[in-house]
Amino acid sequence: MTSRGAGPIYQRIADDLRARIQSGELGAGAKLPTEQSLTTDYGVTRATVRQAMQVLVNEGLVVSERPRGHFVRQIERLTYRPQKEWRERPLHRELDQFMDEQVELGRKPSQTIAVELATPPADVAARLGLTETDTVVIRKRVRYLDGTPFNTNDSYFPLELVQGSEIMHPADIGRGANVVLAELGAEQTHAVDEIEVRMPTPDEASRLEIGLGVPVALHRVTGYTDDGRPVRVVRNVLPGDRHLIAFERTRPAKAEKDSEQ
Amino acid sequence: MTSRGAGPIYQRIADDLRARIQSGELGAGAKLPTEQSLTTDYGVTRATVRQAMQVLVNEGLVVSERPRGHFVRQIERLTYRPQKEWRERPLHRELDQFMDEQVELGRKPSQTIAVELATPPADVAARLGLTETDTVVIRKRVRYLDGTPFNTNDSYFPLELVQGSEIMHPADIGRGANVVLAELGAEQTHAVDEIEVRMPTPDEASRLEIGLGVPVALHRVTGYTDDGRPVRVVRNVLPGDRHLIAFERTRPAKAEKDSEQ
DNA sequence: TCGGCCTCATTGACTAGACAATGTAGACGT
DNA sequence: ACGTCTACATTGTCTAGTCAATGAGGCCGA
Repeated sequence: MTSRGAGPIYQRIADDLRARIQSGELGAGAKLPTEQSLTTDYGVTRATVRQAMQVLVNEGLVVSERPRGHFVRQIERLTYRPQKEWRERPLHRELDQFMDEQVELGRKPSQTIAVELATPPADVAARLGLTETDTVVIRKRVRYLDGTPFNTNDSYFPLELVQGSEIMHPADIGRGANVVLAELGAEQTHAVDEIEVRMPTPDEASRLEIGLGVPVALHRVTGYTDDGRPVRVVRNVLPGDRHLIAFERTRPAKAEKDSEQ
Repeated sequence: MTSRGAGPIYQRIADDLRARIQSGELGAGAKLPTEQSLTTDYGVTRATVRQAMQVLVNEGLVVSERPRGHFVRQIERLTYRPQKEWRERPLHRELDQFMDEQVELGRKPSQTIAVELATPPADVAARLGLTETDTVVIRKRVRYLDGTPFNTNDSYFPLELVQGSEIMHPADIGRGANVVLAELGAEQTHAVDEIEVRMPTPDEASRLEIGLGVPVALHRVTGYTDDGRPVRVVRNVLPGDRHLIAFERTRPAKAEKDSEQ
């Protein structure tokens, strides 16, 4: 039972359970032994068993559904394709391209939109070439799929650029914000994507209803006009257990040499 | 001191400390109060204080350096550019393109390379069009920067494709593996990138010397030949606290419409 | 001066409890 | 048959300790 090996007891308990999960003995959604039964199995107190559970929870392998017990987390990732912003336009109007894809799979998408004026966070200010005392327009969206939050999508625009435009209206922009930007003389033709991986802040965790042990990707897009002026920053927060980020590349013609990467 | 608000005591302690970190009062690398002093500050037992610390550690905000104390984690991310595989070739031979960039910044890169024959994990098998009983050649690399592991880079090739080639030799391939593939009649001209975000497995954590509370990005690249045959899968594991993944896009000429994303 | 040893502050691991919070299922009443 | 209420199993929070492990800094001897 207690597979031997060095280290603290709680680690061995966690290792045993992890092995049973990975072997498939405990499949996705399966109920783990109760803390009580593990205390007798291993002859330790409940505090020690709880420490083992904590390890698995923090690894994202297990979720606690109080007071029903601990369960093997079931992960279902949907594919998120940043590139598609500039690809096909399936025109289910209303919803944007990301949701579009999901509709075709029979999902029920929805979203909330809020617009506010505020000072930008440091990362956004730096990318828009503003200071932290300037004012930006923030369009905050939370996208849901079948009722559960799927990701958040906050767009930051310099105030003087979008003042009075449709962008400041807290409703979906059928044409897409980029079209509005173009009409304002700030067409976005170039974008820099950055992805940071970290644990969610408490704010993010509650906005996205993220459980313990689930990291997020912060996908930050800075959009530029033809002449290199930054006109928007988008911060997408993607919970790791619900997303697979995908993009494609084709080799530019006549590349001479190539790395191993 | 004990900022009021509902919820368990350990959460309030964690919230207080988090606020002090975010406000800059406790900057990167700063030492947190000892558990002992917190017990007296809040009038609770050490177990409760430890629970609060655990929260911050799992959020990746704090690291424990036993027995010196708890410290605010300092994060330094280096930029990782998947696209560069097919971009400039600065030709510092020996090292690949990723390392190349770091050399220019005065860092000391190194790597270990191991080659083995084994059956592929499920995700790799699926992408190479193999079964889990087929044999693949795995080139496992760990890349270091200034002595600390930076990321892992495991390439999987179908055995019959690279049998006897330079790829099976556990040394750096100066020309780049892609060139060797081309010589074998399997030039990689198209690639699909996938990024998964999750907590590290214990294996990954030890290989990369990752602390608690640090998630990873699994960056999986499937390379295809011109006629759509998969010839390699690369699994890059990137610790979240050391990487910023970046790529750029330029709008294809004459896109009519555009989404908000 | 320099290496080795010892002390000590601090975190890690664990025991042995108590009481609170909360879904679920079964008993019960209408 | 159907809603309501209650008991219960299970996890969450917390107390009050003990002993172990470990890096750092100071002490001491050669």
